[in-house]
Amino acid sequence: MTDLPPCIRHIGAESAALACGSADCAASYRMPTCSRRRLAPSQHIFLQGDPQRHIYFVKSGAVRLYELLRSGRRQIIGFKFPGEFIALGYDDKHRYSAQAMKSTELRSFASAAFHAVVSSQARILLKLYEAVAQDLSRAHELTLSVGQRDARGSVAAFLLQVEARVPGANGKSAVLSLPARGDIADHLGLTLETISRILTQLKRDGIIELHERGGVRLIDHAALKAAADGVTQERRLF
Amino acid sequence: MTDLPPCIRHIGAESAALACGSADCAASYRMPTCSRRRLAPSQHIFLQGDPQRHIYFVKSGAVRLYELLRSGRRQIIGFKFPGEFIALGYDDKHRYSAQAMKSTELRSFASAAFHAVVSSQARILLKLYEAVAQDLSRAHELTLSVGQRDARGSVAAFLLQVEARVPGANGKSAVLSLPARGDIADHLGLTLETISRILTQLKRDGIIELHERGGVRLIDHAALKAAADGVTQERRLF
DNA sequence: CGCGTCATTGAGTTCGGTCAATCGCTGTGG
DNA sequence: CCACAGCGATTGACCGAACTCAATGACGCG
Repeated sequence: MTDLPPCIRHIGAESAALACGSADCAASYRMPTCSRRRLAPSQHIFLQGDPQRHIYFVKSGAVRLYELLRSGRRQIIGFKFPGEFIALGYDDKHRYSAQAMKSTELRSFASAAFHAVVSSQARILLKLYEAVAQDLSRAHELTLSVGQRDARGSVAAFLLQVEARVPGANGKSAVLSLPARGDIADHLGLTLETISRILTQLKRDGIIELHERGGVRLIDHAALKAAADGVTQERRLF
Repeated sequence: MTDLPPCIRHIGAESAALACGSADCAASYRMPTCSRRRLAPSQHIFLQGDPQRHIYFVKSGAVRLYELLRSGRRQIIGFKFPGEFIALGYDDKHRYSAQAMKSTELRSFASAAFHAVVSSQARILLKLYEAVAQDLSRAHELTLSVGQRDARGSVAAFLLQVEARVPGANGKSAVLSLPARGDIADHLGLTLETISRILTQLKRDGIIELHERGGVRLIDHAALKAAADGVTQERRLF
């Protein structure tokens, strides 16, 4: 609990990933004690209820954050990709679990020290604030999907969100890689079977292409947006 | 855009409500330009898509925040009560609408000036950060309701949350005042009729009491928690 | 009084869940 | 090299929880 956080000043920028490994970063604050951690697929980073002692930064791979009900149902509250932080909250216990979805590499910081340094640095706080505000905005969007859209609309909105989140793809129609059906299902409050049905239905309608290994290509963006907005756009009849 | 925010240093404390009217507050920073605003029931504070120019603080009354889909469906993403802030985000446009649920009194600050002052004040930023983190935590809880619980569970969780949020009620079993059925429905992703049915069902089961004017008293907390957790607790049969 | 709003209750429908069988791919070991 | 096990995805048949539509009741207000 006495070690000091590093290289924090690039927080929020996409370059944070790079910055956290660099040397000048180490110089900005005392002792750069971010430790590395490598995770195998489906290995847990922490479990819901664990004391919150660290803050994590994803270097590579992908992480799912989820909450469990006593009934056994699982809600995936979000996916985390390279360049993003995990566990920025201020609680003493984690309220959700974090698990690697594939081979994943992290940096971790002692959260007490992290907060100690950060809480006196307005510029950094501002970045953290923005990061949390963005998480909040995504949470609202998810609520909209889960509460107000039908299954087709939820999936459409999800596909568009995945596309928007891919850093490189400003140009259109790259092949995106989706989480497993079960993960999408638990994210959107649906079932694995429903996701599968919707996806093949979207493919039949010529709206998306389905590739192997969870690959998709979005073809008809307008149709997806229409579905996400709940507009049951009439389809060509001939 | 040039006026300066006031009395910000008590942000996040329950005492913020009081503080914002007080004189010493005005002295802490330059010119206390928070302006007062009175709203009639169902009057809008702002609409989704409006440019974000102000930050609001609820003095009295209640506010619903909601997003609309083009299909006409409405998601109430949260309710705001006295002592809470609205529109802390950093976007240039509001992504949801805010509407008074009853006669409501607000303070408003020019957000540019607010941020200008705030962004150099680590202590204040920390409070804002915590406030947003709490909103995020509530959003997760809502997602859980809307995605993973059945109707009865959603309503049970909602009732418990309302109770937990009432400031005075550390002692048990006060009469809470609920939003209208339609508001609860649009919050939980259900319909007005379903809310009504569940509520009378909970009353029949002796778990709650229903009073006039949206009043409820929670009787059997254990049963509510069980329902929220998705545990279909067996009921006494004799 | 009559109107509007909100809540309750009922009857019928539907979307998505559940259960279950099958397919296809990958990796492993004989 | 092939057989087989394991896992994820797909597809089908059936079911049920919540929605929709509709009628009625309770209240407050002009």
